[in-house]
Order: sequence, then structure tokens, then C-alpha cells
Amino acid sequence: MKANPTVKHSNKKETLADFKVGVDNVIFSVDTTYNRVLVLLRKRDEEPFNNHWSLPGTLVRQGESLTDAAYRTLAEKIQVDNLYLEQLYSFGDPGRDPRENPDSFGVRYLSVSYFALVRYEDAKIIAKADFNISWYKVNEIPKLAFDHDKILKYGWNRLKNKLQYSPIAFEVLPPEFTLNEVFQLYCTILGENFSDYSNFRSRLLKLGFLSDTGTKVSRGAGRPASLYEFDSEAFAPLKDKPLLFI
Amino acid sequence: MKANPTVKHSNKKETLADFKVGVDNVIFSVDTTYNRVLVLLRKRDEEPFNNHWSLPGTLVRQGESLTDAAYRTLAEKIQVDNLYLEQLYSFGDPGRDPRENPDSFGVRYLSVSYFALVRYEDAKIIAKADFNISWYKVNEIPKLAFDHDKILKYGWNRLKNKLQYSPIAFEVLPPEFTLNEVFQLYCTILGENFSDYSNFRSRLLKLGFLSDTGTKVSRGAGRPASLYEFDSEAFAPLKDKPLLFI
DNA sequence: TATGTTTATAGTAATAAATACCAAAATTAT
DNA sequence: ATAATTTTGGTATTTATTACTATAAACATA
Repeated sequence: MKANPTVKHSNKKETLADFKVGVDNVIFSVDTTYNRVLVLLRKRDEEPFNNHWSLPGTLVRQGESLTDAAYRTLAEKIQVDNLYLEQLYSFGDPGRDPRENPDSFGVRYLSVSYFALVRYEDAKIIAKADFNISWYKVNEIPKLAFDHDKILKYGWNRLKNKLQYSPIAFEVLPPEFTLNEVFQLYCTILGENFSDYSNFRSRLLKLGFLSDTGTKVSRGAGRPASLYEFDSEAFAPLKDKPLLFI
Repeated sequence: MKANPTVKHSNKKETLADFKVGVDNVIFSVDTTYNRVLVLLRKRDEEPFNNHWSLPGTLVRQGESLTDAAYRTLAEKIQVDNLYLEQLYSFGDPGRDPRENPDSFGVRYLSVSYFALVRYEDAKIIAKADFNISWYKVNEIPKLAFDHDKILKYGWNRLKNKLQYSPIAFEVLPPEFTLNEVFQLYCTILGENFSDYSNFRSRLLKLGFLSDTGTKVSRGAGRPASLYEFDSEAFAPLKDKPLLFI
């Protein structure tokens, strides 16, 4: 698959690159029992980068949308009830995939990366079924295939930022949750010392989009906690504001 | 250019989509004399969407990086000294380009969009030279080709958000500027009533990355204003913080 | 059962930031 | 000269953040 050198400069279209487009997912989860952030990785079973760990991804098929491809990869690896997914960034510079011809002719590989946050309690079950899929602690990631280290780093930054001005936490928490569970989630991702519990509580409640269900739950010792739920109607007026909370 | 129906389902790779990748630029500028935000549009001179206005874009060439393609398009239309450029979002769903075969076989067109902010005083000169290129007021945009309306809307939101937590304004202002010029820029983009001048000044100065050059300038009546400059060293410790200022 | 431990919840005082507003200084306009 | 205009420095009020305290309601165990 080489450009015809006789027309290479005479016809503009002849110099265009042909692409395969892949989606690569940075799938995060938070293990609240051990307080750690996890990333889903897949061990490759084909060249290039055979036996290397990589982000779960796939090439986009005919007639398939980018998000569909992202959901398909996700569904092949894990089964989830709650999920947050958004596009992250596109990486398409020449030479990022060894399947590309080094003379820069022939097909190029562009990766549209997606960022996902899933609930650990839902997700871990299916992951166990396939030993080529595994959760890795975000601070103990091995060297990854392709430019996936760069993509993962980009996703990790997005997660930390997004948590501070958008309510993605509640898309991944169970429908009813205690304020302590919210706090633990934030602590695990942003670090222990970003706030103290008491002030975190009052700020969060003052925003007005969490409603007390009235039910109380006891997790071990201590006074039982109220279960709260996310009120998307109460959040609606805030969603267009550029930056909020925490 | 049709997939061979005899092997269509027997070989997975046969079902992959082939892509052409384009970059489309949402190029903003601020005309401070008339206090309006402008977007650079190009009138198409070929099918599809012949004679429709569109975002300036180009298809990525062999061996060319995505950013290079974005810069190339920009350089073809306008000449700028100061410029801010970043990737915006990728649009690649099937059917977004009429050149695609409706049966969803054949080549797909993916657009990696870029967001740019340029200084109006630099940029307008070259724009005048070609009547197929024109600045449009952001609130008076005609119906655009392809899905460029959606891309433009996405870019406009990014501009408004970005202005509030990153110092892109200073990449597009002249090297030395008065505080009132900064304020006018913010007003034009975010609307008149986002802050009053006096408080805007003190907040901005307290951040500590603007330094007074000592020079004074008089623009018409009133006490002459100090010229300030952006001190990137003083800004450095702030750049990793997730959200700041204004 | 009594007593201490744990966690949730409510609140307060001190500090910092945001907001609305004011006044002097240094220029141009008449 | 005087008025108008714009910059600049400032203050008082309100609001938000932070650090901290106290009480409530459960469990643990002696």
C-alpha cells in the first residue's frame, strides 16, 4: 500500500493519510474497602506489544460510532450498572503505533481515548473471569504498550479535576449512600488531606442537591448514618455553571 | 470502494472502518474596539456543502501530526504573532460527512477539532486578503457545513470556561497591557456583568503573576494607566492547581 | 447494666475571601 | 480654571472557609 510516486505531488488527495481509528479506555474504579484507585488493564495477546499490559481498547468498525466502540470494549471486559463515560483526548501523531510503516506512508493509527469511572462492587466480578484483565493500583502501573502511559496520565489528571467541579462521584456511588462514603471516595482520589470530614459535609449539603432519605444505616460501631440520594432536579440549575464545589 | 461481501463476516479485520482524519479549527478572536467575539469562518468552494460557511479545516496528510495540520490550516488563513491552540474534541460518528457511503461501508471522516485564540490586531490583516475567509460575530453565525455548528458551540463553551481558570487571555493580549484591557477582554467574552472593574483588578493583582512595568499610557481622557506584563515564572507554581481565579 | 469507644451530626468562633461602594490622583476636554 | 474621565488605592459589609467543640446514637465489653 504505497502512494504512486508519479502522482505524489501532482494531486493533493494522493498525499492524504489513511487511518484506522481505535478507542482506548482509561477505566477507573475506587476500591473503598482498601482505599485505592484502580485502573483496568488488559494483557495483550497479539503483536505488536504482545504480552504487554495496555488500556482496554478496540478498533472502530464499519458503521460503529466512537462511543459505541468505547462501550463495546467496556462491555467485553466488565459488567457494570453505574458508569460514567466521556471522551478524553485523541492521539494520532505519526509513529505512535509500530504497525505504521516507518517511511510514513501506509495506514496510520489514531486513538480516541475515553475516560470511564465505574463502581468497583459491580465491576470486579467479570474482571475476575479473565486473567488477562486486571485492576492495577493507579500508583503501581507497569510500563504500558504504545503511548498508553501518556493516555493514562491524561485520564488520571482528568479524574482528579473532574471530581472537584462535577458530580461524577454520584454516578458511581450506589443510589443511596452515606456522606462518609462520599468523603472516602474523594479522599481516595484526591488524597487524605484535601479537607476534613466535618467541613466537607457542610459544604456538600449546602449545595442542596443531596437529599436525606430518612433511612439510617449502621456500619459497625458508631451512631448510624443517614442515607442520602443525588437529586438531579436540584442539581440542574448548577450544571451550566463553569466551576463549582468541594 | 466496497467491502468484499464474501469475506464480510469471516474475518474480523474486514469489518474495520477506514478513516480520513481532518482537523477543524474553532479560531476565536476578540475585537476590543467594538467589544465583540469573532470566529474565523471559511466559505467552501467545493462539494460537499459548496458555498456554505464552515470552520477552517484540512485533511491530515501522510507523515503529518494532528497539531501540524491544525497549524497549517491556521497559517493558510491568517498570520499571527500570538496564539493559543489546544485540542478540543473528536467527532467521528458515522454519517457526519456526506462523502461517506450511506450503507456505512467505505471511508469514514473523523474530525479532530482544535480551539484557537488569536490576537485580533495581528490576525485581521491576512483575513482581508481572501474574501472567502471572514470573521463572524459569535452570536451571528450562519448555518455551517457538516456538524460544524456543534463543534463551534463546543469551542465557545471551552473558551468561556478556560478563561476563568487559565491565563489564556495573556497569550492573546499584547506583551504589555493595561488592566482595563484585560477587563474588557473578560467582559466581552463572559458578559458585562460578571464582575466590577475595581474588584476584578484587586483579585487579578493579588494572584501575583502580573508585574507593573512602570510605563504609563494615556488612552484618551483620564488618569494614565500602568502597563503590566505577564510573569510566567510567578505563574508557574499555580499552573498545576486544578482551578483558579476570576 | 454501666462505662467507654466509635461514628454521625450540629454547631461556633476565627480567619479569609468576595462584594459593594467610596475617594483621591492624574490626566483630557471645554 | 473647571468639569469630566479614568486609574488607583482603599474601606466596610457580607459571605465563605477553616479549625475546632459538643452532643447524639449506636456498639463493645467488663
